[in-house]
Amino acid sequence: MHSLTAVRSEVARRPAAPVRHSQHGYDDALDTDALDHSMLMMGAMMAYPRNSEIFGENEPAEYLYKVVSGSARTYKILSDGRRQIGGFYLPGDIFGLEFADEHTLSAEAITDSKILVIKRSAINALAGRDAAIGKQLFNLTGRELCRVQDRILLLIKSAQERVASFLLEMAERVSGDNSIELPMSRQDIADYLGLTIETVSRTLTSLEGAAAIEVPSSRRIVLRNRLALSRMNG
Amino acid sequence: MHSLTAVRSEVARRPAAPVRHSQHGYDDALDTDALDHSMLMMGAMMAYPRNSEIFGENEPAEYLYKVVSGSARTYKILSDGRRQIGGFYLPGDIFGLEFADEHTLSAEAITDSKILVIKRSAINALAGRDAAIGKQLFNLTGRELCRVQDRILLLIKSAQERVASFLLEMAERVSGDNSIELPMSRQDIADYLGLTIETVSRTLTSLEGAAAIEVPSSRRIVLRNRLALSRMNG
DNA sequence: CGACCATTTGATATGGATCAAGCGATGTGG
DNA sequence: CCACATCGCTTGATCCATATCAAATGGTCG
Repeated sequence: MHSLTAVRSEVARRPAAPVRHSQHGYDDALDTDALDHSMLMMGAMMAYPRNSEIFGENEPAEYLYKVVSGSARTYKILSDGRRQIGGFYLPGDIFGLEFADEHTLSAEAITDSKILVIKRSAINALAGRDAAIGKQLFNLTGRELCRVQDRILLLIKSAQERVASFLLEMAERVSGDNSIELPMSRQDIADYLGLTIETVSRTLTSLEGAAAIEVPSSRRIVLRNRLALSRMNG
Repeated sequence: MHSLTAVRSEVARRPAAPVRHSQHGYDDALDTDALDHSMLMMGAMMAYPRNSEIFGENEPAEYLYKVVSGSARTYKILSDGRRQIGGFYLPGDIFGLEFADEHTLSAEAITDSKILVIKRSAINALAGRDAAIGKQLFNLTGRELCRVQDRILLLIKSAQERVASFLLEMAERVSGDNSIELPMSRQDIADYLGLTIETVSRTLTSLEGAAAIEVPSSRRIVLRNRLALSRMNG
């Protein structure tokens, strides 16, 4: 956490949350407003440059993080040098939830990002007084568990199915419509899906050939035929 | 839940837990005694014959289950007909924890099993009065999340690494020593590891050839060289 | 413009899937 | 008690999806 600029004043100037939970892509019934509000009140807004470390594996897990702008990834480096990405976090998403005292994954900013950082102890104290907050934390955890279970199902499927699922997931999270601006590189996607960068690239090319998507520039992808993509999901 | 025998009397007759949490294989500091005790007091002991359904996907998740004897598996059938096993549960293990109102996986007894079944509403009521129980539930969830994350790491590795990890995991859970009696079939193992039955079988044969294990009978496996197996874990 | 990095494309290798057959244990009916 | 069917597992042969190695292309920044 070097070379970071605390920009807490932004929070003070804008008491209305600039990012609403509805943007995080999960349209569950439960709202996180009480938690949102507390985080805004008590958190520090930090700026992380592209590719900078937010926390490292095995560091004490003292904080909870909420993406305000930009994007982050969590990951683990395996002993053979490969990198497995645990998840991508977009504006509105919360990450850094841990059950042990230490982080089991590292986290980095993918793009220049503003991230709200809150002490876990402060959140826990709040949860003790406000049951709604405890419930929201619990729900966040449950959602994380579902997300991870879904990824297990993904990892036993074909490359085409994995890439198609990824695109549909991102389209839902990043925007309502069919045009996606991906913050992450092909290597990030590959490490998330358990594929190589070449396979991801080839699969995108082939999906484009099948008129399921368009790739006007490497980071922008337009879904042309969602139904076809869904069918690939198995 | 047809053709099941409620054998609640066993609980009444044996107020001292017949299965201690230490048998569940996780040697974390936190104990689940308070939860154990409540489950024994309030749960019904049920007998499930081999391969019988314990609950089905999309059924309301009204109960929590604790294996007393035997073993269980959770699983999901994919649209292409393949089966993914979510987890194996051995004596002492708790399963059926859900965040939604419905189960997202189905569960079956692997062998004839005795399973303690407790209403979630009863547990939740208890958790409201006893913070220790709430904490234990939370920890169970966290442990489940870690377990699932570990499996993601497993699924991107080679067949040999997956099988080696599986054997080490089982050795730790099923017994302290090097001899494992597996309750599940090769097909179960394959569906757990995302491999085919042939690959699992061949891999075991090759590990035997490498003197890492012995396979005196198909369900019994002796770890001969744990270090070699660990090294395969990546 | 030239260096650099991300991405795509091409050629080849390979690990695991698939298809198919054999084997050993278990159980059943004659 | 044995012949035979069944089931779970292993072994063999072949195929294919994805990895690997290598090179070309394109976009960005000093």
